[in-house]
Amino acid sequence: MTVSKTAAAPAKTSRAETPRTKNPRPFGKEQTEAESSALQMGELSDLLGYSLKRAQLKVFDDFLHCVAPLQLTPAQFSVLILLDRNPGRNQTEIANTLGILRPNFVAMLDGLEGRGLCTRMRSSNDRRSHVLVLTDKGRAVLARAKKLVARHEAHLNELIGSDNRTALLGMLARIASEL
Amino acid sequence: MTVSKTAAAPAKTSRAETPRTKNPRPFGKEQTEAESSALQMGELSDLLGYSLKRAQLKVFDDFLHCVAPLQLTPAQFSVLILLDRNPGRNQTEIANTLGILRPNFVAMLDGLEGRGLCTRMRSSNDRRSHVLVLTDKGRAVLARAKKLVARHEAHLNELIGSDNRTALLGMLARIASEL
DNA sequence: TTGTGTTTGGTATGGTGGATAACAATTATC
DNA sequence: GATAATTGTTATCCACCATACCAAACACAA
Repeated sequence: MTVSKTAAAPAKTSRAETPRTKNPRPFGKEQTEAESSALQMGELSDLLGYSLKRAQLKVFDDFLHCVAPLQLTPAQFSVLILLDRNPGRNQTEIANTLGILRPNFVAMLDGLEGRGLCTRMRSSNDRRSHVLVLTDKGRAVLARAKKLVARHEAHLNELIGSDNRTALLGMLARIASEL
Repeated sequence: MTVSKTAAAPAKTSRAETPRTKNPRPFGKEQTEAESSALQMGELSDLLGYSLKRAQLKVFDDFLHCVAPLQLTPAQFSVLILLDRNPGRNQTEIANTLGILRPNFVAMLDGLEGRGLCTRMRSSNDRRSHVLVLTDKGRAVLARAKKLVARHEAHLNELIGSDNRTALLGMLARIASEL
């Protein structure tokens, strides 16, 4: 839906009210210096996908900032959480529940394992699969990350309120699972 | 936050209840055939960014399907809407309000212009800038797209309800603008 | 006027995420 | 034991995002 991380509106000075007519600037030259004046979003304001993406980018951005000292992306954080809560699982299982394709999960694990946060162990049952295990360092990093993420979520709480946040989560979960 | 378009849970058969203990499968070999059994999401269920992204992907996916006959992506649709509501604007203005970086907007416009949906016209005031104009075909496609998108939004309405949808939009807009 | 700085559209390029095909090793199935 | 399926992996390809840079056109001050 468009919407990149770099927003930045024109926002120069603008001199008059935003025109309400269908054609804001129909004729030749009438703006001499300060152009812009904020565009009409039209039915974009009612497009759920649009707002959804803009909000998601903002939230991810805040997440990145909050957890920056640990150098963890949202994706990496979600992997650590799953490894912690589901020990003994293999790559396919972890990747699947996160919606990551197995081929793309390889490089990601390489990164985490390279930083000593988790380990691939050949399974004794099935010598094809790798049992994924959080290292002590991985658990420590995850613990610190959780605290930083808690502050990140606190930002949202104080922005929309705890009750609203719960309702929001519910609706999003519903959309994600039932659409 | 991970979460790609391809979800696909393991979802084989699974035989028992999901373990509630901290370590679901602590010992050696006890699963002989149907592995999996749905992993624990842990604090991921409460992570707003995670639900946000999953929902956003689903919504975009539904959008793509609904508007497939017109071959329009959400981003392209948003551009057409802005061109329609803001005639006489140049590339920088359109790109900025959509959060698209000017370099990346060039190829996008090439696509739309190549399909005859809009036109770049050199401005008479400022011969650097291109005034973007919807063609008749562009307006026609946009009109048809709006109908398809309306059905897409209807899906969401019947899923979470009209009132909830309004509340959802409000919260998302707030997050997008005030976080 | 000239000179300096800025803006606009554009190119080139690199990075990241997502998606598919194919493969060797291993396991399952019959 | 032969065939099929699964697991991790590599190699690609594509879409999207971001930065640096450039020429043309403009703004403005001296």
